[in-house]
Amino acid sequence: MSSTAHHPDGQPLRSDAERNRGRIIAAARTVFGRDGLGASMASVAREAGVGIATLFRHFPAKEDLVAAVFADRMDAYVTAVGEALDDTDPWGGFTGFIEAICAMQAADRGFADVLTMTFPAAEAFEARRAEAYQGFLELITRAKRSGHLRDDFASQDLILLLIANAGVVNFAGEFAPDTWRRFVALLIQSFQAPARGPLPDPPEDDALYQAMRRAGPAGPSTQERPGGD
Amino acid sequence: MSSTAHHPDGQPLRSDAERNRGRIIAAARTVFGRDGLGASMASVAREAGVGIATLFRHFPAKEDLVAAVFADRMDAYVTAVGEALDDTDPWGGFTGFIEAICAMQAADRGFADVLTMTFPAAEAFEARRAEAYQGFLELITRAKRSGHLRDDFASQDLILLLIANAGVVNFAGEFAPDTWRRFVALLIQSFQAPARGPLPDPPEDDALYQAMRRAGPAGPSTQERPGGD
DNA sequence: TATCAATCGGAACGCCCTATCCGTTTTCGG
DNA sequence: CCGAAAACGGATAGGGCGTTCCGATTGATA
Repeated sequence: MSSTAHHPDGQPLRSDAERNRGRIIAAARTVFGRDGLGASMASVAREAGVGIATLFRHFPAKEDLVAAVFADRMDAYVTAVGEALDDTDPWGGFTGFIEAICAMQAADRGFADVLTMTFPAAEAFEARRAEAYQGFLELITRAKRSGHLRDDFASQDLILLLIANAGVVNFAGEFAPDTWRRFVALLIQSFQAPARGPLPDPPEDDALYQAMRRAGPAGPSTQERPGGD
Repeated sequence: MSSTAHHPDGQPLRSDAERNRGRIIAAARTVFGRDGLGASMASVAREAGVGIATLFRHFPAKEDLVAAVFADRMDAYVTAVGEALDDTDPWGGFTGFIEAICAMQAADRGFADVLTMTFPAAEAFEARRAEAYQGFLELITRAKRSGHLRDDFASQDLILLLIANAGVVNFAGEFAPDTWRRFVALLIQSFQAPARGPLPDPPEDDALYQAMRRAGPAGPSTQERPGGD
């Protein structure tokens, strides 16, 4: 990848502009990965060694930077579901996929946040999310047919798991980085067939989508306390 | 309750001061319950119909207001564990307690946040938290002895559940308020004996305590987006 | 009713955030 | 190598936050 970026009218960037663009994305990868999407644009500019105006010239809004930075993570997301579908063991593919994306959340706090939001303006970005989701639906079907996944498992349960794991990762990631493994293992065991009991109905897809919309960038990932000390 | 407040030197408050104190606590209950601890002090003052300075005279720091507002919720927390211990069915007591406190999280976003933080300055407050935790340890022991709770369940798993459920409640509470019920039901089923598989070790208590310290007030509960729109 | 301390409330402080303005510097084609 | 276009970056705007200051007001007392 790393295809050189261009202006909207097709002209290539000047050499210094292209260099800075790369630095900014690399810096944002580091900062968002460590601090979550709550990290400030100024901290990204500092890490990149560029002025704040340069950052905003390349990415007019924070959302644009986020979409650019996590494009390759979304690719990895799609790849992960593809590999899970290639697995000859439906249950192993299903659980392996869940563990893989939760590991991605643990490895990158920014991506953990990204997975629980939508960025309607970034269409290619959202298209990949939808693609992965379609693949996951197929994973569900196969895992149910194999008899290993409980029949009342709903696709919405993946969103719940991602939300919950984002919370666990943001909470414990710094002091007990592996906590998510135990948490995810527990949930996966509850997904296993046969069901140990009935479940309340899952939420409507629309409701979850609205909830994902509500949180634009700059929300999550428990920030530093403002007043504290 | 509602014992009239007094000055540090024992004098009673002037009538208007006492009236305002009550209004502030009632307003904070409303605002924190609806918006989480991320709600601003100014919004509490507005809801109470008092000036911002009046709020800070009664509660010198946000943490003090939080401790005052949620004192009765902490009492309810302790009461809930006591009632669970009175249950003749160890597993029913255990699961009932978990459902009860998760319901409290869903009913009050502020309390959902409170359960995942510590306020070392508010000693009586933290003493109640410790009291409830001790009771929960006894609930665990009994539920394991009855053979209904998996042997490798750890007390730390309660913290993980509270963190995860706080995330679910904050995420879906507005658009799909009952989502937490399904999520909690799933986790409870994974707690049930016999274990369906091994689990990674739980985090150290110290690590979780540090994580709870890290988040002072004014962190959580996905705020309104600053730049957005 | 007069007095004075207790209490009130809005303006202001200091810090952080996203985003923009504009004078300065750098790149690159002729 | 020079000049115009492109890109740079620090200062600034505009808003939100927790918290503090201080002149105006109000409740209790005599």
